[in-house]
Amino acid sequence: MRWRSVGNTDCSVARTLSVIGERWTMLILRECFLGRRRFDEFQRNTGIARNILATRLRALVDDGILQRAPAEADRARVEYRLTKMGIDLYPVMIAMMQWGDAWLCDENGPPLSVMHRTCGAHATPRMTCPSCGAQVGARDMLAIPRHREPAPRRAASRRASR
Amino acid sequence: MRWRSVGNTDCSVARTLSVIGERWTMLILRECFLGRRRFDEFQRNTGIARNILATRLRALVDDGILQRAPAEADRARVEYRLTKMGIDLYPVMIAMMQWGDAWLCDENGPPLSVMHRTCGAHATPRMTCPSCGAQVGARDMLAIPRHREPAPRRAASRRASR
DNA sequence: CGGTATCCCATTTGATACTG
DNA sequence: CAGTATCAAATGGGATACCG
Repeated sequence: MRWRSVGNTDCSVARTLSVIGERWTMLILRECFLGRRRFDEFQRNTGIARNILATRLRALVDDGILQRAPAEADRARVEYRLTKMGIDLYPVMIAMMQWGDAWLCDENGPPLSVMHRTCGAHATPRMTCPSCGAQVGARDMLAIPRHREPAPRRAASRRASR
Repeated sequence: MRWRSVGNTDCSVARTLSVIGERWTMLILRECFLGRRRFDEFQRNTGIARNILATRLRALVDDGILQRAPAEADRARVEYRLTKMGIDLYPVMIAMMQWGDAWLCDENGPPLSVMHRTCGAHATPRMTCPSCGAQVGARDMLAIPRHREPAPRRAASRRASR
């Protein structure tokens, strides 16, 4: 199977990867979550080549994750801002950060910590069950495939590849 | 900057990506979380080329995410099983799944749902503040960089690149 | 500042065939 | 079953220069 077609498979992980799975994409989004909005900030802070950055930004805008607009402060400048769809990627980001903090840190410890503004707690969010509130891990959850939809007469149409 | 060196930057997201950021890696791990353990299962269910799969599996074992061992049932067979380090990637996986469910589904809805074994709830986990229990999003959290460690006399040693 | 245009090299990929 | 071996093709870097 070609990588191009994984975005069309019936799996949300695969589809997500087809959008944010490219090499530098999550690092650009890291910058966005840290409040950066401009081309040159992205370039300097990530170290990505300018042409690649341009390509990625275009893709992120096309996919609805970033919005490109002139800055209010200085209309001559351009800003990239997270859309709702982009902001919703925060759990992915923070989960990656936590895993790196837990397993890949050097002796200096985590490079970044987070604080919950509304309660003041200095602690990283966790995955919890919305019903009982317990923290959950892989072993606590059971995956249940969607039951087969009524088979159509012919092959179902598929989204075009990105 | 070369991609190879992002694993050495002082950012847990970047380091995590240097380990699980390669194209097919998370899809292999998806299979692991679904209980698959064998080379051919991985190959069939992901559609990855066999040689690439072999390379990825070797990297995952080297990185401590999977463990390779003969199957207990049939010692002639080989099994790949998640280590603790691998199991800890569940939040990353589930966060990706949820985002795909929310933003990339077709009319059939999410391909997979999950159930919390211990309380029976059919609901996907969320990111919550461990202190106050509220669900958190990007806007609720403030990022705080680690204060600079006492500068060493010479450049600090860095992990070797993968 | 926010990009394009070019050019070239390195890496990844994927198909296929083969093996113990 | 669980891989290797090979090899061609595609893609993705990355450096550099240029532009409005």
